[in-house]
Amino acid sequence: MANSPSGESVIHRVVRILSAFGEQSPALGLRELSRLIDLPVSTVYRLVSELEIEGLLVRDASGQLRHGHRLWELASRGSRASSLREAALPSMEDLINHGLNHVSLGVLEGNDVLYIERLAADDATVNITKIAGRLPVHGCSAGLVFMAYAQDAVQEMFLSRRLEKLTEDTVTEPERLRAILAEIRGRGYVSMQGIIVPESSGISVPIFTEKNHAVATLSAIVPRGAESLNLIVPHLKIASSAITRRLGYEPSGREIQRRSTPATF
Amino acid sequence: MANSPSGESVIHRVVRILSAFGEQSPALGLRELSRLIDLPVSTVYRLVSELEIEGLLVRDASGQLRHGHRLWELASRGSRASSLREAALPSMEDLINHGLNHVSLGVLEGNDVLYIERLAADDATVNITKIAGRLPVHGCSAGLVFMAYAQDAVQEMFLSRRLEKLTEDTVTEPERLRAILAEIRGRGYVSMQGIIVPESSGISVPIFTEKNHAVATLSAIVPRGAESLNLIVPHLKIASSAITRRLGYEPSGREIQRRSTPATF
DNA sequence: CACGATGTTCCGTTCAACGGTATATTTTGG
DNA sequence: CCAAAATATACCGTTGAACGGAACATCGTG
Repeated sequence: MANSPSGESVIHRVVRILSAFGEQSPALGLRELSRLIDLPVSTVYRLVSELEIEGLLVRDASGQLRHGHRLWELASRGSRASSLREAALPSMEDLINHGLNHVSLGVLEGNDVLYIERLAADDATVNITKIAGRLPVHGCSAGLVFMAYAQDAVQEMFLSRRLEKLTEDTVTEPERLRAILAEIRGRGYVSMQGIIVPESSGISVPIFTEKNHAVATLSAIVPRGAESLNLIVPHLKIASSAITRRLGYEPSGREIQRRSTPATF
Repeated sequence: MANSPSGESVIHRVVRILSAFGEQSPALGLRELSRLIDLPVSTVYRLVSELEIEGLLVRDASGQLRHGHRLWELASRGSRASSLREAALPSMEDLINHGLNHVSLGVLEGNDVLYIERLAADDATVNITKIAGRLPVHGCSAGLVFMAYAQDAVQEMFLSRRLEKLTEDTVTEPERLRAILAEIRGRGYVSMQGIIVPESSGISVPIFTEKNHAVATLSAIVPRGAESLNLIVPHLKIASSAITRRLGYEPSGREIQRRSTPATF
């Protein structure tokens, strides 16, 4: 009973506190929060008070705790996610305006794909990706693209993990995956049917900066069976090049060179 | 020389570290960072190492520190800013597609308006607002709307502060401001010419949830002299109502009521 | 108005956090 | 090629920020 008998750092505790707020619980009382993250009330009280001073947490009208706008601001200012999003949004809108129902933008984060942006025409096919949501690399078309362009060691690391089946059609056998990855590098896109939810298919292309280094992926989600690849794939590839250019790099079939004035990304 | 002789908390230091990354410096070396925030290298080293473990900071290929995607994720999950943005984006796109060159979405954060989203047609009039950027309340049309709908005490607090002139036309006299605010409440919008930069005018309307409580503002930026208010203002008001509805509240001329199934926002 | 639930304050204890110094590693430029 | 400057990492004795149990305050509810 002293300065953290658990040996836990303040930083870790703060992350736990901030992580407690999410879609299911955007607002929490002190006690509720303390129960959720299993820390003494007085400890949570002290940390929360400090976070309030910093503006990372605020209290709403009813006294419930919420994330403060300051947290969003802090994260948005320096983040690659935001610059990526801004660079990609116009092209993504164009795709929606030209017939695609669902497009999303993902980055690689650990063993998951983190979705940075998602646009949908109102009619909406089934699509479980959410902004700031995650899917395991082997379980989504975007993830397979990241695997395909990853360094060999990283790729092997992904393949050696225990891979969970999200549906009947999720590919989990390392050998079959290896074949798929080789094909992705050859063709420059992937189309997977029903690997997340049975009703939908995902088509993804990489977004490059340096040659063959995928910083992000652009994906279209279409109803299963309605994949007109000869139309969609070129659209996605062109959009991907446009995004590369907006990020301050020069896209090209063979070479990707830095421009004289590269963006901060 | 012990546990923070300065009496500074770890939390505050962490915020200082994370704040150091921004548009000007998206990537920093350890020493560079330590100099920037004026803390001993060894201290920064320790804190940064811990932030790396949490994924809030990462090192890029050259060993420079950057914000990790995890930070963005953490902030986006629970944040009102993100839900607001998602609710507003479709309406904002509609405005752009129907002729407006610049629209932005702002929230009140302390004494500033924090811009959550900004869309621009490619031709672009002069507009200094940036996503995750700030402007003082008295110095932008959005801020004046927030002041107008703030509680009396808060309004007086704003008015009693020393107000800086951003241009010749920035209104800083409390009396003139009071008159403007009353007018905003009466008409439901404001149009200010050249108060930020001389060449542009801002037109803003509130976005309500509870009655007369502005959670955000929707603004159009147009070249000075090109304010066709009789066209733009109705467009903005309709868009604002649409956003209110998407947030799960019922907009109305007189009454604003909660729906049976309000959104998490 | 007693009762459960939650939020706030108090205070003695102690280890996580601190930062100066020493050592590795990389970069520079002569 | 090799000093020298700059940066990153590791070490370690010191100590006050952080800790959490307990007491107190406040609120809603039957």
